[in-house]
Amino acid sequence: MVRLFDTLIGREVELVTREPGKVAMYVCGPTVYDAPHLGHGRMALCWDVIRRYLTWRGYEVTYVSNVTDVEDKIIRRAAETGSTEAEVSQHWESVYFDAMDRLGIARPDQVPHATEYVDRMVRFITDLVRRGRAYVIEGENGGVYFAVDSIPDYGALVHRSVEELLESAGARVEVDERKRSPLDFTLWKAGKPGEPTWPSPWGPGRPGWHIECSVMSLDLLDDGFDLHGGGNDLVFPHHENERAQALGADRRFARHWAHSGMVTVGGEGGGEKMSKSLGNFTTLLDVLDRHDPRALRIAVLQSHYRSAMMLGPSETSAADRTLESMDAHARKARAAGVRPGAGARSPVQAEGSSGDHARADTEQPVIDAFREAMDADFNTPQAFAVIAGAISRANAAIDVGDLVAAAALVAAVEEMTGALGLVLDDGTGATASRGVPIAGRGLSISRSAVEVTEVDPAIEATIDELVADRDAARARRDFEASDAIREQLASLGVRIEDTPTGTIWFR
RNA sequence: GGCGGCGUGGCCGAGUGGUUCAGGCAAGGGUCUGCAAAACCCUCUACAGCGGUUCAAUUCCGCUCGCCGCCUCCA
Repeated sequence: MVRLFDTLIGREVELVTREPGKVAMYVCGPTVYDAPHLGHGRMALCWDVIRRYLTWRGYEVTYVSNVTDVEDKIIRRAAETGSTEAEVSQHWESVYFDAMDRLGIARPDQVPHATEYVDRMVRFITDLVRRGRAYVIEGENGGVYFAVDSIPDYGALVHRSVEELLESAGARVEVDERKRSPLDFTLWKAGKPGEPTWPSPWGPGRPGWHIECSVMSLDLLDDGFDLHGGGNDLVFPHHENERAQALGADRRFARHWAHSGMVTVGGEGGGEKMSKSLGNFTTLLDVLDRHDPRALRIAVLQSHYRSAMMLGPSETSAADRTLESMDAHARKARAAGVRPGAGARSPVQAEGSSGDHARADTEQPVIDAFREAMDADFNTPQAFAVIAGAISRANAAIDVGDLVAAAALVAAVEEMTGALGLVLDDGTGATASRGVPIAGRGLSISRSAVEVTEVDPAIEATIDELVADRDAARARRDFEASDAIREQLASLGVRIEDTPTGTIWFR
């Protein structure tokens, strides 16, 4: 039984889906006008992990995540750069997905774009007007507004009453006096010169921000879809308004709401939220150039998805080292001949119980602990601790030669890391940024994610030769020669680990 | 100003009314190794402060202090 913290209810609840065994989820995606930053990366990773875990857990998951490609900032950007809005949004969308691919984020099943849905938004707004849930303001900066008072529980998602919301309304933004309530928000904006517009019953204009998500999520996932997610800075007003619009159309909206925490930056005593407006962001691509993308996934897994997390150089480099030791485990397992899920290729296995038996004894409790942690509101830090413990025990088992126990643990580790979208590199060519198919579904991700490093056979052969030479030198105890070869290898970017079962080299 | 959240050992970060311990990173010691690397073992015994409830609180309640988020576009 999966439990998650439901923002609307305000506590952890059991995930109860519309159809047993299926999860239809919608996660608000980016507005594409600029380079994605670490915050976008963190949120995408959080939701990727949730999606993958639910899939691993046996759910058939439909994952929809939108791209907002009509918006003030895109328009401004286009004007600044002398390009079209479409050019701006297409460019930054491709940058965004490139970064997502490198992070090993599985592509959503559907990526609806606001511009593809304008007709349907117009119809939706027309319907809201007809139902008396929206009204038109004529004149300059006019448009169609949603009447917040027309639905019963506006504010439920932020857990505030309309009265409370009114108290602080206008505290930071000027309120248009023509609105019936200061809380009313735009569904349709009348077009201004030089802006992209679409025809509508209220004249040429463009949709407000919130309406796209209501329309697209209901269109693709239908009434009462299971889970609506996003960053917790979207709770109000964006998600509150999405909900209001759907309820205003007398549609059943999301059954569950969940929100991921922000990335913070800065010094002692807690940082501030990373955001474009504060100018304190680190571009995702910069970080990806400096770190193995898997390290970022590890850093994200080591904090809970709902918590704010600091993600600066010290956090990422700590994650680098964690990753390094996890990869070292994979190399060690390979060198010992332990193959995940295949038992151990060792005489130990022949004399005692079968590999399957060992797995039943050893692996299952680990998997159970992992599932228990993840079922409790996707407690990835705890799940990660289970993985770390299994790795330790597997390494120890290899050290003492208990390859049967090791095999079961190695298999468990692969199972768990796979469920979270993490692939360990055992030095055989799984590359740093290799994409991971979703557990249990074999869903392929975009081609560019599978950056298999091209290997030059000639260089590989040279390295193998050098390693063999070094082993020979060591065998005749000519350590001067062997150390010289090691340095030669180091200059090629190749590192060496001597194990009882032979020398491993890796980059 | 309103609403909400958080404060755990050198750092990051789970968790719990009472027993032995989260975990990661870092540090120190040890084992193994020609060395290196890796690994394993051990050590570093924390829960902001002040009250209260309780046989017992880091865990529940209250207050104080500090930090953060939302109330505007934001992942």
